[in-house]
Amino acid sequence: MKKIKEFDSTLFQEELQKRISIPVGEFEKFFELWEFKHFKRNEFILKAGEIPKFSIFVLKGCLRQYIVNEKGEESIVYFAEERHWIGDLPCMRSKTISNFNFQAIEECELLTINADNWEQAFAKFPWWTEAHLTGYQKWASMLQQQMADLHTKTGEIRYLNLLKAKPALFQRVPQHFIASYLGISPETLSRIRKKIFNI
Amino acid sequence: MKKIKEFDSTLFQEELQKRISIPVGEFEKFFELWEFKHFKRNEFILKAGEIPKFSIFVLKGCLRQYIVNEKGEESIVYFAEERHWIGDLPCMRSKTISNFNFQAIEECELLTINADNWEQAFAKFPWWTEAHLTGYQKWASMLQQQMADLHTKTGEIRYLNLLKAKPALFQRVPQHFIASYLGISPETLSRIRKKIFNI
DNA sequence: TGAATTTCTTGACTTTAGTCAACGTTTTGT
DNA sequence: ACAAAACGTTGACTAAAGTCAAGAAATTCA
Repeated sequence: MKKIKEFDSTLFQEELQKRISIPVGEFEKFFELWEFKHFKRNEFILKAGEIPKFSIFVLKGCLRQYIVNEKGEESIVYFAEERHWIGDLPCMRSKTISNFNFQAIEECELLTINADNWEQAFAKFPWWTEAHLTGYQKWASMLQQQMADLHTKTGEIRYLNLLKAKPALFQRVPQHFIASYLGISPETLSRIRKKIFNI
Repeated sequence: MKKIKEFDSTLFQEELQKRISIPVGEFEKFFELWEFKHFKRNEFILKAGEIPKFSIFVLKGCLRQYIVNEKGEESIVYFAEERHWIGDLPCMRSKTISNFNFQAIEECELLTINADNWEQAFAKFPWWTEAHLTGYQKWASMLQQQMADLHTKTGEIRYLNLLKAKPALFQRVPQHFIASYLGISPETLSRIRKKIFNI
């Protein structure tokens, strides 16, 4: 993990402006709260059992958030590609141990914000709070929808839906990660693909 | 659905104070943004396909949030008992059609806030925004955990976990609602219970 | 580049859960 | 209080998905 000072902050600013309009001159001050970090493929960014030190915006690369249960089985709950936000805010803010692992699937360039700076951003920039709140509201709704899909749709349907929704993901992450995210075994996903594409 | 003017706002204030401290005198102003509503058993509070007119705090009773898929299958994604918040904020705020149904399982006494008042509360009371944001952050994490449970745990384990986490719920909602919430068929839940309790 | 590692596929079998139908029990509203 | 409706249980069967094991294919990185 190495730090670099110079890089292009346009992507970051653009992504924020998509959600909210930032008063002139405020982005620079806001941006100072963030730190650039670089991770290698397979490197752990945050580990379960530790207090998350920062929260993340993905500039480049792809990472996975997953949980390991008592039996040692992994379950991926989120993929963060470019322009995505990821982290365990409740645990970072309350300084408690997270249950989630965050690992780089590819080489990653990240912007990170630590707990103190997060609280500062929250206190100083109302537009940030607003964007954040709106984002979380939408996300929670999406997660509920996803839960209902797990209840009522077969693995095959969920696979086809994900393929439609995030085709690029399938080009960059191993198939067994997709299986884990869909909540099916790698073998089952292999058979689903055979059934769909072979005949 | 009838309106009543007088009722005890203590429960509401208490629940807020649990999360955040409210500056003296502000609760009353905040409270004016809310409206009391009464619903009968089985009454629909908000329906899928409509724009949600308000968001809810439950004073008394219990309601369910569920989604119906293309095949007409229902899937319950949330139960709101006393002191719980429920609604489809993204759709209410953006005035778009919600996919969720909200129905009273019992006689319900609710506090509701409409879209305009919600935005006002958000603009005028920073403590409200803060409580809200923190609440959503935790909730999203919980939903992710729940998704992982759906991936890796059997129906039986999920049933036992829910029984432990929310024992009171089993005393007030029909068993097939519990099944729907757990993502299993009513028959399967019946068999799980037989297996656990009979032998 | 090529050995080591990881990933994917396939077969055989098991487990878990769903479906359909029938029937008994409980709850509800009038 | 009672008829109607909703709910829960059970059996027999089916479907979906998991597990284990072996081997083929692809990828990685030294």
